[in-house]
Amino acid sequence: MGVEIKIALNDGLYLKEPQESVLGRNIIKHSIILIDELGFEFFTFKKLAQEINSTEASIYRYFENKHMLLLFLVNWYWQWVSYLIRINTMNISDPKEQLKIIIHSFVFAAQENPNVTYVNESKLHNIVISEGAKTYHTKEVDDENSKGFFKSYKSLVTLVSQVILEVDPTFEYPYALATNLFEMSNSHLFFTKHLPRLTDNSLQKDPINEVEKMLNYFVDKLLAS
Amino acid sequence: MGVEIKIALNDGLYLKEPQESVLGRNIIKHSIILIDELGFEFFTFKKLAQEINSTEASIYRYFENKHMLLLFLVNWYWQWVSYLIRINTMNISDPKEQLKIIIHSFVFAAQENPNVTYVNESKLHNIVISEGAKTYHTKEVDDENSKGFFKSYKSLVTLVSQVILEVDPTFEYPYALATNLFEMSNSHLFFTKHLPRLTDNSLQKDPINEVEKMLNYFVDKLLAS
DNA sequence: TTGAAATGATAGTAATACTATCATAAAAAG
DNA sequence: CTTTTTATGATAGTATTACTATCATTTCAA
Repeated sequence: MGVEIKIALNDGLYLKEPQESVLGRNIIKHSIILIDELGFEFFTFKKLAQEINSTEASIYRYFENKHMLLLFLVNWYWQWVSYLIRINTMNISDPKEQLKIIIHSFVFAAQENPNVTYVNESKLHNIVISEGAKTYHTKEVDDENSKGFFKSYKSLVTLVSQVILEVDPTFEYPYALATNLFEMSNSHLFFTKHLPRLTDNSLQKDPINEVEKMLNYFVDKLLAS
Repeated sequence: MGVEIKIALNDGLYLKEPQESVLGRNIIKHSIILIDELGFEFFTFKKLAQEINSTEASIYRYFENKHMLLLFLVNWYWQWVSYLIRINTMNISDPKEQLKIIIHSFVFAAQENPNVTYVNESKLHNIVISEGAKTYHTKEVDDENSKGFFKSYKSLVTLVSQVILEVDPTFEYPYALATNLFEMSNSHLFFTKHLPRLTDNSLQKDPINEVEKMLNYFVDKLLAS
């Protein structure tokens, strides 16, 4: 059961809202599975069509191309993390405590009880970790940014930066730190798996828990209390 | 003039050492210009061949594909930064001062007097910023890592982590911090240009100088002296 | 001056990233 | 309950990409 949450996204991300139809939800569901499995470069609309017994043409009626689909998924993910953070910090007044809960929320986001049947949050998290930066490392970034395609992430960063400032109003780089917490979380989860020499051994055994610990350690040293 | 430096790279990165022939150096030179101009997705061997009045087939004799060429360039870049760091810190004994110089060296790397005629270091830096992570965000990362294709970056991180530990032997995440300094430098140089809401306004006017300041600010708070 | 190595020229193939058209099925409106 | 709209399926076709293969020519070295 669980509360049925509905995530509303910038409508420039799709040609037809995929969350409103069976085929659309199938596209979301199986694109997450396939991108996680094949990686974004080997993922194609043709393979996806085969997987869901549909056709390339039908998928193109929902998304302009696979890049837009990835953007959609990543935006969905950040909106969902924002939602988690909002409900988890709702009744907390101490900003230091809020920041801890924020860190916990996004490091453990994929572990939360999934309440949207067509999204495997854990696989989606893997996609954000491995492919997320590809959404903006393109020549179209400025154009797409002006259309609001990165708003979900920017709003989240703004929210966190405000909490950071509440903890330590003298801290000079609240936005950079907020962004960095997300980036560091994702990149070091990736590194522990694939490039362990870029991170510390202590993270190896239980990466998720240890990354949370590390982020709190950094925050603790960076922010005066 | 300047000292002629020769950067030796893992020979699995290429089919034929491109630094040793006119055509090879042309491939390096113009691939940097073209990738910077078009972005990695729109860059093709065909376009490169046209640019240098050669053929696709000839370029394929040097590099297996454009991914390997990118890996080559990125490795070249990190080796070159390592070289800069080594000569700049050579006569410095105070680790705190060393770390400052390290930060300065890689933030300003592209500004150094270029001494390799076939490499535009400034454009190469842009490529590392915008496309660098694409070298390891692939399904082949584990295989390529086992072949040593990321060694240049890992060695550099190791070197920096050692200086970090000399500054503060109690610091618990020297590798993560070292990696993070590089990642933060590159990502915030990117964000100031394309997604300014992910970083702080203070970085806007003079990004390179301000990023250096920011990294020193972080290091200062993180490491006990 | 002969022979090997590097490069160029050309052609060809399979896969990708689409676009277009028409048929059919399902849903909504009258 | 029929008509019309809308969604999806089926099929075909095109330009580009990412290669591989073959043979000719140039360069350079023994």
